[in-house]
Amino acid sequence: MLNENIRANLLQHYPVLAGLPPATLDDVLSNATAMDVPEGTILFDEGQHCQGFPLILAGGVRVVKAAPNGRELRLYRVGPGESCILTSSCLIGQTGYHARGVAEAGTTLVALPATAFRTLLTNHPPFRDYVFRLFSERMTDLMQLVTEVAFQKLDQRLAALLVSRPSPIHATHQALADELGSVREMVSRLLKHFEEHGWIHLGREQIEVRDANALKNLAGH
Amino acid sequence: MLNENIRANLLQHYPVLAGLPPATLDDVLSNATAMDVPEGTILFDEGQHCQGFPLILAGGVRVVKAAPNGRELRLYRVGPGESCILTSSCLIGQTGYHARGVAEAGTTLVALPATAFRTLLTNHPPFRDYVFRLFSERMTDLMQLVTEVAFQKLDQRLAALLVSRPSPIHATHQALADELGSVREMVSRLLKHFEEHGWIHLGREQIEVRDANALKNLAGH
DNA sequence: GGACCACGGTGACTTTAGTCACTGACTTTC
DNA sequence: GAAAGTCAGTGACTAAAGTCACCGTGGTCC
Repeated sequence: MLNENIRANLLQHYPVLAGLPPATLDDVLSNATAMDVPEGTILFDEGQHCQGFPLILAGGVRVVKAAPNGRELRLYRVGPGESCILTSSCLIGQTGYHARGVAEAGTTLVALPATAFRTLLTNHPPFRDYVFRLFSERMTDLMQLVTEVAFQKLDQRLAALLVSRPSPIHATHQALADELGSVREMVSRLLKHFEEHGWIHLGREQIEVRDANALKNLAGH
Repeated sequence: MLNENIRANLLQHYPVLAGLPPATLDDVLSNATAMDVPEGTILFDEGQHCQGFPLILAGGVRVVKAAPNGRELRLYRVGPGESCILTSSCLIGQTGYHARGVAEAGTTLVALPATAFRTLLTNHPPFRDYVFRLFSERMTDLMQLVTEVAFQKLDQRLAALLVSRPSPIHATHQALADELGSVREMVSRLLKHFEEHGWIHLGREQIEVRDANALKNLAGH
């Protein structure tokens, strides 16, 4: 059961739930549990069976593929109010996970049991629409990602990553490499080039974007 | 309106439609049109608006991303009895296409109007389940594709492509390159290596797989 | 049968990415 | 404040992929 604060927070982030008949909502939330998870927690991993459906209130989840040699690539990110379509996919397809989910800093989420999720999906059309709309958006994102990885150079992808975030970016070079599926040395080198052009300013675990247009231009819009 | 042959064929490939109440089925199919499309026909393309939902009776559709420099990468393929989830995604999300669909040789399909698709989706749960199950499978495939493109070498991906098809493969090297998002010369060279190892035998527009295990082994399972 | 064309083979080269090894700077911990 | 650990910088090298240019072969079309 959830306390009043969390419940209100949940309905604010997921207005689609507010449209449920009160009895149904109570029923659905009666078995849901809220939790704060520390940064880096692996919420699910490749091959695992699907436990429940996460509703994110704060923070976020990075969904990531890990290569056997230790390299990593971020597939997408799930923020508050969004749904983890990988989990949807597991619950719908009755398969295990095919990627890893890692909690970002300050993540709070409510775990909805699988049965509650399925009930909502079959009985509550707006919820269904909501899930499938996000599903289709992610699909588009993924196709975009494939083509970026296949056809764009690393400097373009790195530039795109930099401009996609609010300016003083706090991250290690290794973390950026893991977003891109590359290695630290490459990221360090490219960042140095960017700095030589005056496009960014580098500090310890910090990158300040000075010329977003130049970066966007490199990224190819 | 469809003739009896085609109608029977359709229900055989898409048993989920057979479960519809006869009146609904008639209604849905009354506006559907069957057509044979020649190989290479572009059924839809990036940015286009979504016309209808294709039900494939024979042949297939390659869904492809084209890079500005002319290179190409196959995202996935839709065969008879399957649903083009990109189209589903467009119809659900009300967006344009984000990839290109190209007909393979000998393709016959029935185009379902968008409205009929939406009606089925909202009113016929088994159809919904069917669409969303395929949706979730494709999602998995796409995630797999991303990691292959990001982490596997071209020879591994080519080997995987070769073993994924019935043995005497009829295709130009350019066509194989377009599946992988690479270029003809690379494919030619790698195929030559494979032949030198005795894994395949090369002929004009033909590749005969001689040692599938060796290829699978290279591909890394 | 000559012109044309798609297909593929190939050598030489460039670019891009990744690997290895080592260094120094800064932080945290005891 | 010394030791250990994380983070970043860098040179030298290798590997992978792509580019360019050109050639030969076999088929098709008048």
